[in-house]
Amino acid sequence: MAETLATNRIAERKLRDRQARRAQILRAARKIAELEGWPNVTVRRLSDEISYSQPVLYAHFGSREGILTAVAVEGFQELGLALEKARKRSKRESAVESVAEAYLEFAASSPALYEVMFSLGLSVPFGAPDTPPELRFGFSQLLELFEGRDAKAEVLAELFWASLHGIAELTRTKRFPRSRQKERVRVVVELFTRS
Amino acid sequence: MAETLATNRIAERKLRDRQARRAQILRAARKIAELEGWPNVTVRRLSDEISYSQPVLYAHFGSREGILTAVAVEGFQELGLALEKARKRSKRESAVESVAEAYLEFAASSPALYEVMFSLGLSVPFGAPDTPPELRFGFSQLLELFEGRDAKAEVLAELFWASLHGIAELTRTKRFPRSRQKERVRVVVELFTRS
DNA sequence: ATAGAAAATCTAGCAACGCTATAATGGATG
DNA sequence: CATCCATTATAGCGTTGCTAGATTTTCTAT
Repeated sequence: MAETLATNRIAERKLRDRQARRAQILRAARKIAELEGWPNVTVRRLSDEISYSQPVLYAHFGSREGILTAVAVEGFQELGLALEKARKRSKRESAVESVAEAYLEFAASSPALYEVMFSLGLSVPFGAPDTPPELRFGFSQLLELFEGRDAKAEVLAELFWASLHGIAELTRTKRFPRSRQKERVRVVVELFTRS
Repeated sequence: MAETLATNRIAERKLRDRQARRAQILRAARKIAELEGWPNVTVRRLSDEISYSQPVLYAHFGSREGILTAVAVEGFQELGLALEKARKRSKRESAVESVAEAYLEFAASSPALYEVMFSLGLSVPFGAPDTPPELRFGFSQLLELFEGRDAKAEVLAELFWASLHGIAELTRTKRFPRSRQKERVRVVVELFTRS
């Protein structure tokens, strides 16, 4: 029983292995989704990809939906960071434009990731008390853009988000031609800076 | 061979039967989707619902996706009509508001229908030359709101659509609380009328 | 009216899916 | 080294979208 030292080492190594494999699974899922679409991200396919049997995946995530949800959370994290970077790098008056560009760039460069965050059926509500902090973080970046500048900053941030999401989604699903994208950004920025 | 008369009657009846059954299938699909979600709209379930075997559905629509696409087209038709009605019933200066309300009302009252139109993976592009007229019709209603009032009416209409779609989608997927919806409409209308 | 052609419909089954009970295997502990 | 316990694999269940082939029904033509 005096070997709590070695025992800890072993436990740590096991934990690292677990996390490494978890990351491996998520990486494989994202790669397949981005290249071949989410329907091709099957549990069997993933278990092939990581050279483990299917039950291992269920030990990690409980269900296929659990895997997609984990990827979505990663996505929200990354989106939040991208928006934060864009906002902090720019001057006060051009912040809205920078953030808009960063948002649409994110959605355009990782369409499958964006899809799993918003378009697939999984339930990742925001208002609930158990909302992961990664999700709040992204929206807080939008909120800060209007904080103080207007009485109804929250509604403005929501609408700004809705506009960007609408553009991203209608572009991703081929409803908007990609050609006029720059002009769309210009006008939406105009709308949200003149208020 | 002189009976082209009776032959025509028979052909007509068969056509009517076909269309009636087609409508029956779509009605069943929409009902199940609205009550239990699209994953529960299986081909077997539908074949049960209309008391025909599965291959009959494939004779009509070719695939499950074909059924969903047909429902989506119905949805675009109905959305277009709703927007047209809203626009024509209102005065010039309140048209934007009426259309915005009609759009969000449509999305909120038939969430599954709205979902299949926009959120599910099916490919119903707009720009393509084979785009069904039902799809163009809906957007033309939005376009007319800004026609003539601004040089870049098309971009404005696209952004108005994107904003409404973003609100509808973020509300449907529980990202927005339904409580502030009225205020959102007020502000979005403000944004798009002051330009 | 009835036999034969054609159209419509059903039965039965395949491959692939998400998921899980159970068996086999491996590493840590005394 | 023996024994446990955690980890991993095998194998299978029920359901899915879809389809080939058998079967029945409907129309046509004598």
